[in-house]
Amino acid sequence: MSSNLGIPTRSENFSEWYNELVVKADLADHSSVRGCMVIKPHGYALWENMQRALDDMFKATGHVNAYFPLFIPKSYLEKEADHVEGFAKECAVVTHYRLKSNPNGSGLIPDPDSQLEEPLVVRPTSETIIWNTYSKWIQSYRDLPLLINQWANVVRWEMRTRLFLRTTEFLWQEGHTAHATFEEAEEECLTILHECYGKFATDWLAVPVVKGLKSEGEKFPGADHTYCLESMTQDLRAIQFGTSHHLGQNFAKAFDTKFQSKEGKLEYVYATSWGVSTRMIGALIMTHSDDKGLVCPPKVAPIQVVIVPMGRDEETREKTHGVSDDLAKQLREKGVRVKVDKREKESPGFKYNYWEMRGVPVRIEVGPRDLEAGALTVARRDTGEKETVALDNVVDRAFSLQTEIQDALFAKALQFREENTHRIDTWEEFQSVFAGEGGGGFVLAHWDGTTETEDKISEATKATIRCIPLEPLHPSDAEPGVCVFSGKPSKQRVVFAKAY
RNA sequence: CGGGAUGUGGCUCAGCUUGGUAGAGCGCUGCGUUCGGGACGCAGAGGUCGGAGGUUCGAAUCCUCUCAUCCCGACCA
Repeated sequence: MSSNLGIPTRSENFSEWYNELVVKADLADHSSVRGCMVIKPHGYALWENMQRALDDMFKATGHVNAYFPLFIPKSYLEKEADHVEGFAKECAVVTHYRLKSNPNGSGLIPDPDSQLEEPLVVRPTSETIIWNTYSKWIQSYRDLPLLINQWANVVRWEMRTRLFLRTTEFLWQEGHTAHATFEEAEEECLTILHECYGKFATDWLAVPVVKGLKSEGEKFPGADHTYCLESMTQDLRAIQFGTSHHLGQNFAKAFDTKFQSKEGKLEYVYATSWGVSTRMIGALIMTHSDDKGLVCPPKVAPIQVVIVPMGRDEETREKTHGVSDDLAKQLREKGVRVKVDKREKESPGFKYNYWEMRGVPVRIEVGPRDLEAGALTVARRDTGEKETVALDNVVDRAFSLQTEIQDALFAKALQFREENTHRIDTWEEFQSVFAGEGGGGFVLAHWDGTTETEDKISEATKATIRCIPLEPLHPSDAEPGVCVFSGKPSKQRVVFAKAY
């Protein structure tokens, strides 16, 4: 009826569409704390499903979980030069440990007598506190490798925030591993990239990703090199899905973490760190969702099937509710997450829109006419298609649809990315792709490998190198050519895009 | 940190120019009618108008200060 029940369309205003979707799909809300969000039960359930799948993958590849302090002494952060530079500008700092009533007015002030000798930084990432700890744990090659992951919250005082994409506090996991050799650490980085993050993105979130190496300019502060996964949003920008850093011996040297090798020599250990955050939820939304709200891949959907029973009188309701409960029970036995919406005040139409906004993949309608006919209406969220299914087959159909929808979402997203990936060889064309407010998609172009060129390109077009693909998207991408900007030789095409 | 704007029931906002009993829609509660794509009627509850000070017989409205939030830049996975 009234337009404020819906959300703006993607083509009207993608940015507003996203903002309103997050709130109206009941995923998260702005809190009264600047830049911080409240993750609501529906959004948190989604995060929990993502966590569970990832955590299983980490365990399967030999990692264990642990927990390190939220507070990091300022001096720790100062130990790795590049790392300080990367994070210093966005740190929340604890300077006092006590409040007292304000002698000059009302309220509370930090008690000047409680000033900390050394300020504590709220972790923006945990490399420093963890390496401070590891240096005590690691003595021998027998202590290696050390494969630890932590689920935690971190704080980065960003100037501008957006729900899930960039918030002051966010949830993530950070893996921190220690190895005897460069090669072992390299293998770890790639295991995480391919076996965990890559599989999670494609198999669970149905988000196609390009896996690659970051350029020098874009790598993690303090890393030797950084691998990443990049996906494409529906407004044709790149969004980073996750990262896996080879830290070389930088942190071992900063925290003096040495081990005695088999040969009896003292050597610095090699490190990796890797992480994904609640930002993935933003990537998920921007990949699949539509003008009716959230579209959620079944594997991580908080609710996979919603059953809407109808009927205005007690007698009818008794029948439709009975059938609904029975279907729900059978589906739960098959491991499906089901909700029966028995609310009496809301009309069926309201409920359809309500659950579509919240991204439930499959809806089963149970009305008196259906029951008379012995067949129910089953609707899928991704395409909006409805089918009539004999009562006896409804459970199986709702179940098989989960896989069908999961696969269809990936196929659709992959096709979208391919349609919006361009191979470009002239500077004029390059500029025109990224001209204007829009995203422009992915551009595969040759680059001479210098930071200087990278900077000039980004200055001119706002597009940056998202990654140097590990595997070419097309075999010809790996052939040498000349830089689109400088005309100097290039080994392979790299991915340019405007980024979130 | 620059530039711009906004603070009024849970939410979105009107009222301010020209000072005079605080309003609307949505939501909420109750009752009744409804229920196959965002139903309707009736009756209710709910606000120290961001805060402090000032002008005035009288301030949501005018003035000063202050706090907070949002947008655009700068910054940033």
